[in-house]
Amino acid sequence: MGDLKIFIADDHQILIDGLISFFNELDGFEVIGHANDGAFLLQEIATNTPDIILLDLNMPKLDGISTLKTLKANYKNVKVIILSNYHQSQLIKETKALGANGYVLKNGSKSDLLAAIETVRSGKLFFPEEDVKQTSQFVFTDEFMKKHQLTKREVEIIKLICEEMSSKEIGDKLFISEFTVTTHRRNILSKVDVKNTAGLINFAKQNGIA
Amino acid sequence: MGDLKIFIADDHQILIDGLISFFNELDGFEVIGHANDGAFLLQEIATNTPDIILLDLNMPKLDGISTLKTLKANYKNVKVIILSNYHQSQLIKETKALGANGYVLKNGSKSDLLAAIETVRSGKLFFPEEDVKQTSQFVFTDEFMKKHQLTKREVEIIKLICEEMSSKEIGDKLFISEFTVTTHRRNILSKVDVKNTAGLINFAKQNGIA
DNA sequence: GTAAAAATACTTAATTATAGGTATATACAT
DNA sequence: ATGTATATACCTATAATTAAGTATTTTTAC
Repeated sequence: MGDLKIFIADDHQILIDGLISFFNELDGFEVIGHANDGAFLLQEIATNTPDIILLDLNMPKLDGISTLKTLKANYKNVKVIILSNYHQSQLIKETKALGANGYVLKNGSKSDLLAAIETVRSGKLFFPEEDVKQTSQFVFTDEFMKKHQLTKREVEIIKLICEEMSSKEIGDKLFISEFTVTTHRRNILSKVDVKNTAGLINFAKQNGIA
Repeated sequence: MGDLKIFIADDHQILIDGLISFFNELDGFEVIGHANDGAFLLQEIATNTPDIILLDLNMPKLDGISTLKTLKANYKNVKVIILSNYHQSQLIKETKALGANGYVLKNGSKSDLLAAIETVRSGKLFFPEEDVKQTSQFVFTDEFMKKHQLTKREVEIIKLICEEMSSKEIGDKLFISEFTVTTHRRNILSKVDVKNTAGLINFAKQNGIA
């Protein structure tokens, strides 16, 4: 039984080169090719089919999603692991629905990547948890609230701000005065130490609130 | 004479791991550390100073530009090579003006990177030619811009909004009137179909603009 | 039961963002 | 060269956010 044949598609050549070096250090893997866009990927694997494709979502010419569709339509036995920049539940759902076998964050570690490859090779799926639901979400929010001194109400309001709601709309939804919401917003900006709504949303995204 | 000491700062851990593997294959290089954000980078090199820093521009907490300023203010002998996603003449000019020693594209090859390192090590500067064609400037956003009908200027302004800047601040930075920025914002909200800044930032995050 | 924390609500004022209209110069492409 | 897209810039208004101060009620914790 030969090495596991890997194909890498990413628009960053340096990342590709790095991954090739990385796999060269290991036994059992062979990088049989690479591409900087989806179109070239499809062209290349027509003559030499890999076992696993590491597929970036942001590529020129033919983006990752479109490429994934074509791959899954024409290559039933090829496993595809998405290489993504973001932990975006919508993207995770979408790629999973389209038949991707795994989803790895670029800001994860190489051991994450290897874990994903081993999991996928064995026929299972490797995806990040979608929501980190109920209990664990609360635990997480709990620690994070302590760290930033935020209250439950404040976190609740942050979430609604992230949903494009104005202070008035939030007040209506929570059955409180818009003035109260304004007060909360002021306290939130101060605690989180950002200048405006834009900064607040960045903060929320970074901390997985929204 | 020992190995050339390299420090890598990039928010994509997988890219870092790849580069480490890459340098391990070669003689004469030692990766003495790495960081996923500018703040951690500064903290790390305080005790163990590298010869060359490979610095990504898109990092959380402390972005590349800010980090570069601090580096050049406090570490006169450390060479800095920018790792950038884009061949953007404005960024090239800006980083050069701030004292960066080199500028390498992530979608370049590893030989580009090595050439940059050798050039910079010898005390010279390594920057791409400035006369970039407009077409290749925003490779990654190309598809996406078409999809959402956004112009280059609009994408630029979206990024700055994501950095907590007000219309007035953006105008000052881009040397245009704040009224012009306001006009762009209006067109952006309309094209992207969101109600306010919060929605815009969600959109930007989803599409990897910021 | 009491003290502390959180949530509530209002005021005044200043700043910023959004909505809509309009107009001109420049760059781009056929 | 000529139309189209883009970037520029201003106006009037309204809506929303932010800043700062204050005060009451409710909840929580000890």
